[in-house]
Amino acid sequence: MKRTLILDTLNHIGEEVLLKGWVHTRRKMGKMVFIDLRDYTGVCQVIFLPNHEEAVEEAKKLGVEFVVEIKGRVNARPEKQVNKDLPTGTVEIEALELKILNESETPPFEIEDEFKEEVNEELRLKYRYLDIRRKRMQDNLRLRDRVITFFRDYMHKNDFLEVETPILMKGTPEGAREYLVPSRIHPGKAYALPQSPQQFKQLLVVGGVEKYFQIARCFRDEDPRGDRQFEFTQLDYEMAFVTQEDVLEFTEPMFKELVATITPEKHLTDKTFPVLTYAEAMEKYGSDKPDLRKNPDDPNELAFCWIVDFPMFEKLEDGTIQSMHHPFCSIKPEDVDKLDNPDELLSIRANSYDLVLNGYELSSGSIRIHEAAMQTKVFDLLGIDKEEQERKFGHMIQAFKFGAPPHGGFAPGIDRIVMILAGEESIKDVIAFPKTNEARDPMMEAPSDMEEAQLDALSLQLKTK
RNA sequence: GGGGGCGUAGCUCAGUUGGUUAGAGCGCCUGCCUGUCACGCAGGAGGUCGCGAGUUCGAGUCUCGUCGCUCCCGCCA
Repeated sequence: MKRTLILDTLNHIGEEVLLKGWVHTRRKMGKMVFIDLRDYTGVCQVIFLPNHEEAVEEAKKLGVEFVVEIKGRVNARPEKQVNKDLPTGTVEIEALELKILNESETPPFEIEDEFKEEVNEELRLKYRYLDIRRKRMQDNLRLRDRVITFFRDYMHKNDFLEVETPILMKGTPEGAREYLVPSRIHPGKAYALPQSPQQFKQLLVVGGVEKYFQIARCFRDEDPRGDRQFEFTQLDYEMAFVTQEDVLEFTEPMFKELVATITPEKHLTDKTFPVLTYAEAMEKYGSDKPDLRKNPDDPNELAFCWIVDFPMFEKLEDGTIQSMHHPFCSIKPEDVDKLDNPDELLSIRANSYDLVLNGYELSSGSIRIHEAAMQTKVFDLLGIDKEEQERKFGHMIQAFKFGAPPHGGFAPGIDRIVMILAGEESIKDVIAFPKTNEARDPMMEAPSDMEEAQLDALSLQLKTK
């Protein structure tokens, strides 16, 4: 007999079905037993009646989270017994046979999370496989899947090519701290994990992939926040022969369609995303990621806005100049002349733009430098000497010498988008296996000590243990 | 690197001015229950009050130290 899914029982009234799933709750009533059975499609009530003696005796042994197989008949419920709060509330399963496929210890926290209070996050992460059984996490993971599927389809419909770029790459520690992966084959050398596929995507465009995208995993070894993780996922894309206007005009309709398709219950504060310059945003809101919602208590309000014309450089406390975005960012044509005047450096505007949603920075992007001479000039201004330029970025400058087209792109953070659409306050709740804010995985207990044999193979020696 | 909050039963928490045997709800176990669906009723088990020291006749409560968790700032090309 083939398995029937729980939600599908609605289509099998009067028929015998075979259900498989977890015991969600149980209610023992003396001579009869009720259980709510759960599978990935939902929950339904199963009733064990005294006339099926063997099944009812077995059912008395059931505990929550036992895995069972139940053969039963789908009965329409009499009107008085319909449960309006349950999608399957118009039917119930009269159990004929029960087979326990696996028992369960009492879970450390209750899976049934309606009416329940928030459980300590570390405990949830230690038993993440139980936490994921909860409807909240099931819903969040499903929403995430739909968002990613939407983006992937949208990109393909618009002629983008999905390309995977390496996870093991060359370290270029200019911005965020990187994760290093020591090489066994090359003692003393290490790969780095990408902070973003930035360089690869630009090189793909130089390689004639005029429209690239990737659902890209990125790694940054910086202290996390509620909306930040060490590894995260972004919709990374890059296009040849585009201006800033082109990127904005491509991106805005995509987000509008995302909301209309995936979360139609939500509404936009502004039908057309407001465009603020960095200077305007700072002056008016004191922030480069203002929350423009009219009613922040409305869980269905979405306020997108663009922030444009970011400064190209910023001055650090020690007086050195640093890129505000990254060193591959191009400069507004009318500001190029200022490059030669040290007093005007900080007033140079970049061809860079952010997309902000409800006070969260969703994405940064820019039109890139595509000329070797300009790239070198920017590196010079950033205080990177020629030797270092060659060592770290020689491949980029070289590539720009072989007919690199003008290009630019964007990289919206998937985790944050899903977090906001799900109404969650922590990015961890939309990631299946996140790390804690102290970079640990309490379930696997990562990171873990390195063993002597591993250190030897990598030619590594620890300073402290 | 800096700052705030928290740590009491399996979970979520209360615990008064320092005072007898540390509590509640949920969960768990046992019994009763034929229409429950946050089932009900009766009973029960379950505690290194994070750890250590100090003050005190007496510390869950006060002091110091320490460990752990959590949020924020710095940081995040």
